[in-house]
Amino acid sequence: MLGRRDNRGIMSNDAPKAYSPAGIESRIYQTWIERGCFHAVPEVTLQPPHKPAYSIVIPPPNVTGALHLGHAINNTLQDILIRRKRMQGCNTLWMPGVDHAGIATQAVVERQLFEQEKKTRHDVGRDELVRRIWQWKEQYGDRIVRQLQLMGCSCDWQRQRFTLDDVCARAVREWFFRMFRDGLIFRGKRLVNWDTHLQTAVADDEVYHETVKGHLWHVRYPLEERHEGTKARRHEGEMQGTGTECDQGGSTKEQGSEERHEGTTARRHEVEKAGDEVQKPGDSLPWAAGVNCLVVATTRPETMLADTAVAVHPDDERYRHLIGRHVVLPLTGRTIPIIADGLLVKREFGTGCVKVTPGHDPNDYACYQRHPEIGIRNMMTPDGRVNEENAGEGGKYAGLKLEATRKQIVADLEAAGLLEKVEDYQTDIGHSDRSKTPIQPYLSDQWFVKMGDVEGGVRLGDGSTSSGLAQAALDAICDDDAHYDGPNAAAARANCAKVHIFPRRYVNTYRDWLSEKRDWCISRQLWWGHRIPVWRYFGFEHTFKVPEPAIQHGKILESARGAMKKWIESGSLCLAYAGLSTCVSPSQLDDRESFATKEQLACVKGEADAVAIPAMESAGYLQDPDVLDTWFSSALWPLSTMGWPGRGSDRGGGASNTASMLEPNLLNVFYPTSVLSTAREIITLWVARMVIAGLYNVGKVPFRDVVIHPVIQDGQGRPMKKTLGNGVDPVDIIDLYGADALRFTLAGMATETQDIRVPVKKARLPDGREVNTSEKFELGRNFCNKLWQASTGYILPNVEGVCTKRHHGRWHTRTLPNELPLFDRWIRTRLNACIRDVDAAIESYQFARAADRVRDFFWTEFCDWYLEESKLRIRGEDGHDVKIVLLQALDITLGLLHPFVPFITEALWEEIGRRMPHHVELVDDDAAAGDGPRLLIESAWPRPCPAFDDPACERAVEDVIRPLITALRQAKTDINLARARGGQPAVKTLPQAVVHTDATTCTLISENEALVRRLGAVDALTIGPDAAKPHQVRSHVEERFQVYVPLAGLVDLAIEAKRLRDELGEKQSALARARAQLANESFVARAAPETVQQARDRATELERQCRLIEGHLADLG
RNA sequence: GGGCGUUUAGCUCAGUUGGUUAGAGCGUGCGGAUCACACCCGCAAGGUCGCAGGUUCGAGUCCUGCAACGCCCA
Repeated sequence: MLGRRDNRGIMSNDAPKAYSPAGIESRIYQTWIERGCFHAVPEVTLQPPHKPAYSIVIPPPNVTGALHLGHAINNTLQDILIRRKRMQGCNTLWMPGVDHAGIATQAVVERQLFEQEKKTRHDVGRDELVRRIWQWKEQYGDRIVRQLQLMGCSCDWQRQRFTLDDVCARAVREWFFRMFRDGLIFRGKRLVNWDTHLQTAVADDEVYHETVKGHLWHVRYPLEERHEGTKARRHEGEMQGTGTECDQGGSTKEQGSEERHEGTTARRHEVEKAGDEVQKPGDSLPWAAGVNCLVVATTRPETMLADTAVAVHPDDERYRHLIGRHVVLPLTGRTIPIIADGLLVKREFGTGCVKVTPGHDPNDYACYQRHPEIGIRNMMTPDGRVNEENAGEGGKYAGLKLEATRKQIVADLEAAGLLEKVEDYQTDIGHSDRSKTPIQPYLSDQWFVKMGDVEGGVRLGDGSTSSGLAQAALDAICDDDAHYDGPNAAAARANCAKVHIFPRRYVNTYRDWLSEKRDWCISRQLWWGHRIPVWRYFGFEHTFKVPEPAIQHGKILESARGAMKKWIESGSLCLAYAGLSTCVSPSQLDDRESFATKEQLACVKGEADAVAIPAMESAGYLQDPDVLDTWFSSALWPLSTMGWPGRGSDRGGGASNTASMLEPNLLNVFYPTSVLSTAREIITLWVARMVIAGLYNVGKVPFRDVVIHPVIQDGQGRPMKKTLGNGVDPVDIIDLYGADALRFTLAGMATETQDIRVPVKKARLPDGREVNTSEKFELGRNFCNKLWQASTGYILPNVEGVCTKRHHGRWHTRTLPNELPLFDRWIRTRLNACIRDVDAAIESYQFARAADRVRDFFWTEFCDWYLEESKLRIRGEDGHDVKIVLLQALDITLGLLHPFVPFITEALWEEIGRRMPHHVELVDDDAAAGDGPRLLIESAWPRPCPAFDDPACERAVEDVIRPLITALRQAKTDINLARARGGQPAVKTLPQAVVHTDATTCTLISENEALVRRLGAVDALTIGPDAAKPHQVRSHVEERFQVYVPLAGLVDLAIEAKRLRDELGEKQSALARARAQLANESFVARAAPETVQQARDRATELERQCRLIEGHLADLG
């Protein structure tokens, strides 16, 4: 299924070359699938052996898309968590699936429709378009699945869900119905981001902003002549914006003296400013802002057709006297009030006067909410033209596109002498992410979920009550520090019913957003998605489906009332009258007049569809045309994928085929899920809403922990985007470097930072395609190669024939003597440390730390030191023990690495098993041991063995053996450097070295003399407490020993003298610092005693070393 | 405008509660075809920890201010 390349025999006789992941990966993945390794069944937890459950739901990728590096890192982390828990013996479920991604998917298919057939969605109709989108989904929808499989993701593919499939649809219907019943869903007018091309509202996150060059037009709005008694009446007339009121009241020329004074001041100010304005010929009276007109500055003059007020700052002395008066809106003849609004108006900006267009600007809309008396107007048709009602005097602008309207209006204003000036101005314009057209703020009917507090509270799924949905989600975050930090944090979280977010700072993001408790607009004017399950009665005149006489309708409606009463009583239908916050009870339905006259919203529960819907539709009810926001179904993802609401909800309604597919135990066992891993940009859109859905529907949060992974950017810190051409396709990286390299590199980048940069460069694939890649992935490739080489090139060939026995545990303790040689003990104590560090890192979601740690262990400690040391003994007397230890260390390392690099570790594990049929070290119980070789994926996660902790051994290797060898290597390098300068050939080995040390250390070094000579590249080694220092040596002073390398005949002594002087200088300055610190009375008095003692010890040791170096310098002459 | 984050070696990043001489990978320099590995091995150079104050015996780490960049929300 995944095969793309040839498979070369792993251990073929040709000389070992670099690790080639091709072939191996597809074969291994096939094996896992065939063995059912990824499939989880709830019964494994419910029945013996009662494995604890561990579950993750995948953040469903957009079905239209291809995976990018962001998905790659996210899914790598999830697979790491899942694979480790699986090895730890958990019943693990990683639930996969994809998202129908409403507008994105519809846009793709619409574009294709237009490109191929030159048709719009209106040409083919709703049903046909939806059919085509399904067709498209069937064709391309599994591309993401294939990509995830190439990456090695161990998802339970038998349980894939799609947010638009029947199981998810049941959940959507159920949630909607419950919230509708509880009065949490309502319909209302709101200003939305309108895409005039796609003719739908789009969410804020689907809008991108672009700075464009525009203009700031300064437009004169003539002040209305002052009339008596204008104020009160005027506002009433404005509400519906008929714009007909021209007050006939008597004029009032005389004002209070105070107001007049202010007016004079303002006038003088403005007249001076306007002094050099060119007046239109024929104007008898010069325009003067604040006197006979107000000048408003606007970037969108065409929206003036829908102005309902002009706002000034309440403290602005230029205009204060005009508050409450009116201006005549040019080109319309309407009269609109001058209001004071300190939030909307910035005095310094423009003229300090702002036209208020609540129907077409979010800020103005907010102003309208503060001043509802000014009214609100909509001047736009859904396709972005001026409507009839607001087309200006004489309907002049009706049907014009907004862009054309702007030109025309500017021209008309200019002709009327009302355009004071035009400035160049840069402005931020929102564009629809999907159609790339400018977004129009647009007033329309939308469906909402009430997020704020409601009277009487909201009843949650567990029977408890919260003041509101947002509040419930706010209260669901855990604040206990002990659950985030410290060794017991993971255990503490396991028993916590709240949500923990990692890194913890993202709790702020979550809270800040939820605290606003803004209602959630859930309707989209799209055809692809879950249709809103509400039917509305459209009244006789709209009931085009039943074109019979009114009397007939009365009968039909009356029979509908009877049927609906029955359905309401059985709980399969909820009816709300528009404007009321609660649904009507069956008895309220007896009020025939209300039923017949009020706008009805009827929500039907899913299983009643077969009966209720045909009946209602024949009675003149129509389903709302809108579909639900994609996030509405995404919010249910942890529930819907587990089959919620389960079979129980199907009682009393129509039959559901889906119900028989449901496993009731899935939800019981795997919900709440253990972890959610996602990107920070959807903490609010998705994470918060999942918490709400979980609490409201079942009373439990959907996940215990949330992990926010960093965002991958290119080398310049820009997000990876198709339009920038800087995106990296994970499949290309797999082709170039292998899936393990991709995963290991990404895991190594998953720190707690918020962004990570991946410098992008071009590369050519074997098939000739040029793709984006990054050198960073060489880290993973190199590591995999190292692992491969060490295993197949050294360990495996050398353990041929080693006798392994089946035994308890994974440590082979019975086959080894109690007292192993130094390096065997050392690698095992280091292995313990590595296991502990990796465990702690993963438990706290520090993936990069875990990956770095295990790499450092394997490469530096295991390969560079233990492997090299083992070469000296592997063919000797204790060779068998060495082989066992090598195998054990490899076992453990493969286990630790498996979650990160599953393919190569499984392949190596298989190799070990092939050579040693009894290789069962990672099987940790006797029962399982009988099954013969198993897969690494199902083997036990390594555990530290306390018996192998050996601090003394670590000190011996790390303070003596390794520094000694390093010192000898440095000496050789320095000597050869000097010889090269003098034109002398390099020496391969040092002829001789002398180590002066105490008796204990002497024994230690003597026991490892062969190692020191080999890795230190020295022919002869003299060791002892009494070892005499030869003349003319290079000397190296360490805490526990000194090394002398005779230089006679090798190199000029002056070089060594200089090196020693430099070293002495450094040590002396370090000593001076230590002494200064100790001389500071405050330090000695206030610092921790251990810190002071450390400083004392340091000073003493430095003094000793300085004396020794001085002596050595003297010896050099 | 509000919130969050980042700023440490040429590059990409670690640095856990303040405490010796701040680490890694890549890159660079030098040496090396040694029988696991040149996707390698050995050695080395390279950092006034963004800037300015402050707290402290002691600050990359804590506090304040500033700057640059980025993200989110308005």
